[in-house]
Amino acid sequence: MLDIRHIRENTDQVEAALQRRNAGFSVKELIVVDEQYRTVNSQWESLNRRRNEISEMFKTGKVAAEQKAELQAETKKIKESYETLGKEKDELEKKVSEMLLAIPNVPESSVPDGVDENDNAEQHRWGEIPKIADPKPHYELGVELNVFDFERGVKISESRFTVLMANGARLERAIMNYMLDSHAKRGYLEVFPPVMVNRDCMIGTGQLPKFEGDFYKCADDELYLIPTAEVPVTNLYREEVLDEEQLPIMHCAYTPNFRREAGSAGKDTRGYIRQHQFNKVELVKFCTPENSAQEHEKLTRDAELILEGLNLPYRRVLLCAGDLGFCARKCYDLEVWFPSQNKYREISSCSNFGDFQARRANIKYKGKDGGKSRFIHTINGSGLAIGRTLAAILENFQQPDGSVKIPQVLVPYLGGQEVLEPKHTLGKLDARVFAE
RNA sequence: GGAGAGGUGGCUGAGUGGUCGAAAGCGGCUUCCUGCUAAGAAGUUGAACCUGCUUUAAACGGGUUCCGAGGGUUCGAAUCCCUCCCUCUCCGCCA
Repeated sequence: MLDIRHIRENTDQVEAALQRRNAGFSVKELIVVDEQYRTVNSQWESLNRRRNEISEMFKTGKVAAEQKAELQAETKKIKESYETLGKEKDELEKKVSEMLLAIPNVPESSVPDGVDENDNAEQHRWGEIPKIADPKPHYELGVELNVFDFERGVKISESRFTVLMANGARLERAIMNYMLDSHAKRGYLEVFPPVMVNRDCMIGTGQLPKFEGDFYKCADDELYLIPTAEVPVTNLYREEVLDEEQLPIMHCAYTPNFRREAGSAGKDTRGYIRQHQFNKVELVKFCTPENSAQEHEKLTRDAELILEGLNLPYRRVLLCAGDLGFCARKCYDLEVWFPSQNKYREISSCSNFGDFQARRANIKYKGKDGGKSRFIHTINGSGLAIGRTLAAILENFQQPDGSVKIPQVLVPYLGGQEVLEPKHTLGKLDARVFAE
């Protein structure tokens, strides 16, 4: 949420910045409604003032008997217009806040112009693209290697739900633990939040009210399945005033994530790239405005270190204004190499939200040297999407014989197993690996 | 799910119709004293929004709202009434 006062005082500037998103957002109507609201509100307040004056007279007992009836009549009269005005005021106030909640964040000045992902600016590449003759897609490899069972996923749920079998279940868990442990070493405090949250949380981090149909909602309870751990973790501190000494607060969290993927029909229908339920390790930071740019860079770097640890080739892109998410004012995407697609695919999105989420969720901090509390800045990023990491490992480390070499950092998490081989049955493997 | 208790400022907690934006304590801040490492004294200290002054901001002045949320009674509600939400205790159920 943007600051209404800032919009009022810098209307043209905000308007121009929003135009860069190419999504038809405007604050012009908001300015008009806000003006109306303030007019009605001040009228309503002066009626209130008169009413308070009258009851003050009663309080001090300085009211003559005949004046009493007169004053009571006056408040009765005030009451009528008071109620009409009050209603009008409430409606306008509601309208202003609804409009405010529907306006996206303003792109930061370093964000390049552009319409869509084609205009994103590549920042750098890392790693060597493996030379694989006729690379197989992860979903073929994975079925051979007893990693995925797509049919049974659909049977027990519906499309875009996948069962991780044997090797897949263990590899997914190994990746998750590797990520969490790595982040913990860099100072992120692990949390494991609820995956069902109330509506206030969804508004707080900006999913609602704008994107109502994108999320799973429980019919009989006002609860939503989280689309990302960003929601519960950021809302951990909703309606709180933190001390500057505590900052930056850094959390990492594993959660499953649930997305309806409405509107993405036909995209990535095969494989493990786009699921209704997927696992992710998320990084979330809370910091002062002064440090937010720097903390954003550091967080993005922390996500990159996971890819480097796994030896997966990737690139970093800076999203253009048109491709920026609703809440973000600046965002880097990390894209990992997928040999079968011969291109980089998003595996992490690291965003700086400025005070946009903090205003919605009312998260503030008190400065060291006192003074008024200020809105905090929030930053988060995937560190990383686990399923896509697993898919990328299968594809990048596939061997000519159909086996997959496990990245060294994961081997300890797999009880010493170094290769996924099609011929193994898992029962035997487990017995071998864990027999001690 | 059943029964009971309760939701007040950063925290603890008093407050059953006006003297309450709210006692007291803790914490925070300012000053002073002492001087030896931790205490003493005095003062000060809730939030949001609108508005005036000011070049802007801060500070300051004026105003409105806020004692879980919403509604009602009343000239006037933290206080009375209704609805909802949440927390705690006991019982039931249960990984």
